[in-house]
Amino acid sequence: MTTSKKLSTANAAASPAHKPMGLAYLVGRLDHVLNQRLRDALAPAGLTVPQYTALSVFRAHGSLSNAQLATRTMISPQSANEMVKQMEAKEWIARTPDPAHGRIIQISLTAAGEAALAECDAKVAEVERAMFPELDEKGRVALLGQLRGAVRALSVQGI
Amino acid sequence: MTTSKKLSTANAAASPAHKPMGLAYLVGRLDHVLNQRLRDALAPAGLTVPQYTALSVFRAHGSLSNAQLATRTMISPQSANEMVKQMEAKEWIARTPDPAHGRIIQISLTAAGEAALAECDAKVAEVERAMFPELDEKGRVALLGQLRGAVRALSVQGI
DNA sequence: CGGATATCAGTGGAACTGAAATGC
DNA sequence: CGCATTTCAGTTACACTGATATCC
Repeated sequence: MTTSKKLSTANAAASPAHKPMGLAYLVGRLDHVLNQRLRDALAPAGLTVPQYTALSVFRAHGSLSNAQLATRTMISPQSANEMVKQMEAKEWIARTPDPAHGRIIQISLTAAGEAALAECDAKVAEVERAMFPELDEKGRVALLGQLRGAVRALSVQGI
Repeated sequence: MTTSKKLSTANAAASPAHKPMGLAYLVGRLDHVLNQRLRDALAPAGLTVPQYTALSVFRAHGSLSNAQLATRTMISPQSANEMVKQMEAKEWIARTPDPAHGRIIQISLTAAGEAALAECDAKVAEVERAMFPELDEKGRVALLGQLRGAVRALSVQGI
């Protein structure tokens, strides 16, 4: 319950025409609004947006070490570790030492973690529907592909 | 020069198939990577990403008060004010008291601000091209429209 | 030793809420 | 007075870098 404010489009009528703003600008803008919505949607379940993201990664990839999580989410190992500590405290993930390597600790979802994630999925899906109200399944898949391609393009080629 | 790190896709080959992740997830992910790129692209010019965003808003809308800037960018007036102070210190914007209202202070781009913005536009455009390497003009416009619609949808209907 | 991993510690940018002063 | 605007002050969430210990 952090962001449900007024923020009305009061004087939107004063500037009818769309000003030409770039893709980068719009993606940032969309993320900003989306984050506010997701925070509000996830707060009742006790998750933050980065936590939801990390849990989603574990669900998609199974067991990962902290270092792997860091490279997957493209944040520093220290930042990843901090999130891991939070999520372990909530018992959404379990850390088990790798049998083949004494230093590596494998991390994976617990049943409680999967349940929390499933609970949030519905709320997130609701936000997504609000986000693209007129998008049919075909367009949705196309947009997904474009976004995925963009993430890949930016992740890979710049070192 | 904050984020030019390794972050290689070392073990990407290990998981060939795309796991089904939602639109919200991907938008957040894209923004994360995009922000890193933009930060690196903008740093040489001395701008941060939020500053570039705010300057873009001023260019698109002309003169605005701090309160108007806050509602436009959907952040709190206090947060907006802090950014304004930074940008005034750099002389990218000028604050002139509103002649018709003693409390309101109108803010607008200076020539230096426009120059800084123009200098960054090229770099941002470069990141955008890297982001959507295979997107033609038609697809680009369509995507722009979708993103703009999404921002509107999330901004308006949730109050 | 060198490289990868985990983790303790400190730092910083960018948002937030609270509270106060000012002007219509 | 009520309401909007600005702005001072403190706080928080989330990332970062640096440094250190451990394991292969």
